[in-house]
Parts: sequence; C-alpha cells; structure tokens
Amino acid sequence: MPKHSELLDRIFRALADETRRAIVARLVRGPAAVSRLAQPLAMSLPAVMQHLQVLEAAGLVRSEKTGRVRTCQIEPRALRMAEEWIVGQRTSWEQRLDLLDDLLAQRPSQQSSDRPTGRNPQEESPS
Amino acid sequence: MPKHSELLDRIFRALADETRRAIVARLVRGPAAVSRLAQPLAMSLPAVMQHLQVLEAAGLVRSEKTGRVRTCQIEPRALRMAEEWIVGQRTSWEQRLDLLDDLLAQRPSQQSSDRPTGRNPQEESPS
DNA sequence: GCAATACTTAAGCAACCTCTTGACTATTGG
DNA sequence: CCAATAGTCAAGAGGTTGCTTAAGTATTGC
Repeated sequence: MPKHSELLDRIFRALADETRRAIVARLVRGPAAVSRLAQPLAMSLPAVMQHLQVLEAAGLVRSEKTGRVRTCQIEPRALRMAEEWIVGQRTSWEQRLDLLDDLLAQRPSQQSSDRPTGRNPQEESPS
Repeated sequence: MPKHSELLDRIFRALADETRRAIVARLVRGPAAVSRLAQPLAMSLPAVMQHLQVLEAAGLVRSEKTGRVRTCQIEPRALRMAEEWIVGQRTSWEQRLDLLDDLLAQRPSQQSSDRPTGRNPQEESPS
C-alpha cells in the first residue's frame, strides 16, 4: 500500500511526458490494445511498453491480457487524485485572496477594489 | 515561447516531487522568502534553490529579489493549466460513458443498469 | 505444423535529476 | 567596518529515465 504522497509522485511523473499523456488521451476514449496504442507513436514497441508500465505503476492504466493481446484501459481514480490535489491548492489560494479582500474592505485605508493578482508580498505569515 | 505540451511536461514534472508540492502548498497560503521555505525541509539551501528553479521554470512560482531576500509567490495560472488538462481527460471519459449508457438504453438486449466502472472492453474503436 | 502476430525480456547507453559540499557575493544591523 | 544573514555558483556522486537493438515466448490463422 503506497503512501498518498508517493502515489502523487508517480501520477504526476507519469503525466510529465507527452507520449504518456497521448496514451491517456487515447484511452479515455475507450480501451485499446498495446499495438494499437503504439501505432501513432514514433518509437519502438518496447518503448511503448515501458511507458505503459509507468502508467500502470501510477495506477492510471489497468491492463489485462487475453490470448496474445493485452488490452489497456484508464483507471480514472488516479486522474481524479491528481485533480483533487491541484484543486485543493487552488482552493487554498482563493480562500486566502478572499480573506485579503475582506481585510481590505473592513479597513479601507486608501482605495478599495484592487485585485488583479496576488499582491501584497508580506501581509501575514504566521507559519 | 514554449509549446503547450512542453509547458505541461514541466508543470507535471515539477509537481512530481513531494518537496516541490510542499513548497507549492506553502506558497498558496502566501508569499515567502527562500530561507522561510527551506526551514521545514530536510535538505541544504542549494537543494531548495534548485527545487525553486524547477518550479519557476514550470511557471508555477514567481520570485523577486529585494535587498538580500528573494520572495517567492505562486503563479496560479500554471496550476490551472495542469488542472484543465486533467479535467479535459475526465470529461472525455465521462462523455464516453454517457454515450455507452445511451446505447445500452436504446437497445436493452439483456439487462440494463450496470455501470460500476468502465466495462465492455471492445464496443467501439474507430480510431 | 508453421509462419505471422503480439507482445516480453534483457542489456546497454546517453541524458537528466536530486542532492551534496565548498567557496563565493551581496546586504544589513550594530 | 565587520560579522551575521541570505542567497548563489560550481562541480560531482549516485541514481533514474527514455530510448535503442536483439533475442525471446505465447497465440492464432491457414
């Protein structure tokens, strides 16, 4: 049972490669055999297999062999896990901006309504 | 001007490391100086700097030096870009499932209501 | 059975990543 | 001015990645 953080490592690392993202993008449209996945890719079959192993180790892809054909499909939970981490960060960032807005509204020392990006380099930093 | 795909490479690669995710998680709660970021991390300052360079090259972090202090903050657009890629895949996957449901509903050959995960290995594969 | 198909394994290699240590520069407080 | 602070640069050890080629193993169609 891998740690949550190790799993995120593997998922993000797996997605950090154009070839592997292409494989994922193909598989969200339906299952496919290894050779079918390899078809549009400019590399040897073993190279594709290695990419698939990375995706499978990350839990992004599941595969099953029937006869001589290995059929691959996505495991959307891993994708979701990465999404949740990112959304968590974005949420945290937005909450902070809202809080900052509130502080500015309570005590409008100069002007109000100024919020293009995360300004104010050093307002609060207790941690 | 880096290609979209190269940017995604760098963003996902940057996030594929627990230390760098910790830095991001710290920065979403507000800007911080390099030594402040390094404080909870079990590694040398140069190592932290290198992680920051990776984050900056990915566009996830922006930093500015004032006096002898370099202050870092998040660049949420990069985070958003990664999120959008993932959401795009999930959407594509969900659309396919919905379409499959429709097909099953139109022609209920045996039973209906069966949809725990992406079953049916080989219904359609035109591409 | 035999050839074609569809992977699979293994070895090797160049490039890259993460971290280290040691030395160095620029800024600031007293 | 001088020491402490905050960061930067450079080189290198040690491991990982992304490919390759060559040689294997099952399965399947005829």
